[in-house]
Amino acid sequence: MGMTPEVTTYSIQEVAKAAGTTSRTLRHYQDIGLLEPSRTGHNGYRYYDDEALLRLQRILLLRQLGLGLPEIHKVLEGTRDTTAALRGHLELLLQERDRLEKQIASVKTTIDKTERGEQLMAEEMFDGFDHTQYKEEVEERWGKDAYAKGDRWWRGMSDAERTSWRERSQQLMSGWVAAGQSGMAADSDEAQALAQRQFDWLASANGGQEVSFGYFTGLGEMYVADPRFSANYGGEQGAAFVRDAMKVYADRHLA
Amino acid sequence: MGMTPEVTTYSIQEVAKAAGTTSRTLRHYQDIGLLEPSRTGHNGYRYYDDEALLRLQRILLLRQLGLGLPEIHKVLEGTRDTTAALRGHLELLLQERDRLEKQIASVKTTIDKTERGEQLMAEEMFDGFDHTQYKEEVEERWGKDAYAKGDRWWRGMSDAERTSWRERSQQLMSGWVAAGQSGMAADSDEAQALAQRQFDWLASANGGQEVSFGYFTGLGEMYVADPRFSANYGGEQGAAFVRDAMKVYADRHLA
DNA sequence: TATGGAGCTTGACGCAACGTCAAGGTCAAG
DNA sequence: CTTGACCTTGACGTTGCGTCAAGCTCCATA
Repeated sequence: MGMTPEVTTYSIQEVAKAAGTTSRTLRHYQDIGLLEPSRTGHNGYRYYDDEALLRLQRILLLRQLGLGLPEIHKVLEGTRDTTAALRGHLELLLQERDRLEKQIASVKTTIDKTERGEQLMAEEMFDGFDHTQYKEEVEERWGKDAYAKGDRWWRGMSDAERTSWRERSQQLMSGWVAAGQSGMAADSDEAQALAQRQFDWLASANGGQEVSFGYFTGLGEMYVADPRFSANYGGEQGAAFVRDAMKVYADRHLA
Repeated sequence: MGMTPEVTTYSIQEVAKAAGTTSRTLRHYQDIGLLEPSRTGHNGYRYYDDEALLRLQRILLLRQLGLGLPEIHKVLEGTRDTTAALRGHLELLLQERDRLEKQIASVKTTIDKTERGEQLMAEEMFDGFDHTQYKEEVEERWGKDAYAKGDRWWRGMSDAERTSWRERSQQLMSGWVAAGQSGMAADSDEAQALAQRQFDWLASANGGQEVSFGYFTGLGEMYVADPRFSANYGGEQGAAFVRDAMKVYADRHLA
């Protein structure tokens, strides 16, 4: 029985098993200066004592609460208050939860939409753009039930009707692109003929709902302002041409 | 005016701005083969057309729903169904949400505990039970001054010491619960390692006072008999497992 | 005592999705 | 010809380890 306090030490694997982690983690913690072995053998082996075990316990506890290793380091060094760190961390967690909730909701509605026939309207109406994605935008601009009506109208169509409607849209768009690139004037007969078709097209799309001056000109502005649309109308310049032609039409027929 | 379809193209910055992302991202997408520029100038400049813009839109839409780039790649290539991918992804999101909720709850209770915990051994020593409440019981079982000693030991500790000691207790208990539920044998190495830690823990709790065979095995029995304790060790079955493991340990080391 | 198998060591790459320099060409305008 | 804005290709940093890879050490058995 010696008088020297025999401190029991553990190999790296023993410590890992006891604490429910891996030796790699322990080495990592040493690398970043978070947890040093209490002793290192002549052969380079790491040995840990109870004190180190205690420190490891705290590290793992804080880590499973989600704290980052640098933050844990500060807490253990006493440079940062435990509860303060936890409180700050809690904020992040709550934020993250909100983000997740929103994302989950988005994914659900997206699945919903693509499951039902709306995917047709979605991917086809603007040749790749989901107009239902802009629901709020539409509602805000043209009234709360405009969207609902449009939606109902679309779903009420037969497959054949939808197909033909889609074809009309695409012809219209390519017509606009061609006209825009030809350099014709916005108030030319050809451009106005296109504007007339655009009007008819929108009228049918709105399920008989009135296409007002504001709606028509506003839509024109949106084509220009929003790259999601302008891309389909021949870029910014093309969209500007469409807008101008629509404005002329509106002034003549809807004012 | 030629008949060749003049396709408008955009520089990398224009595309980035239009789509609300960065040029670095576009280059990254090219690197991983997700989105190629429609044309590359003799100087190496990247140019994108409307089709590329469309593809980018879809990429960004799916990305903001949280899908990984490889998954998005498959969807765009048609090798993976959109809704299937989204549905699988939704599962992950829901799982992640659960994890977050639990973590948030843990952090909250931890903050709570460390806040009010500094004062008494009271509610913490046995994770919610006031050991001073069992004064007579302790005195009767392990001697009249055992309680007094334990009490002095506890009050003599610094706040930091008490905190770490409390954390050790909790780790031990959760370790026992996990072990009990895993179905391992009471005399297995892992169970005995826990028993060893339990012994060390009690030794430190007793302030250097000897932990006898009787004390150790008696305590094990108490864990089973008293629901106030068994609740913390994974119910009656869990507590029985703890008792058995402690008995084996006592036979081997304390007999 | 030789050997085999565990256990230990130090690198170093990989992951997810880019952000962020760094060093240097290109292009239109003054 | 010189700015200055925009473009290019590297290449490292981020977070917390997992996962080889190559080689040394230790203990127990033949």
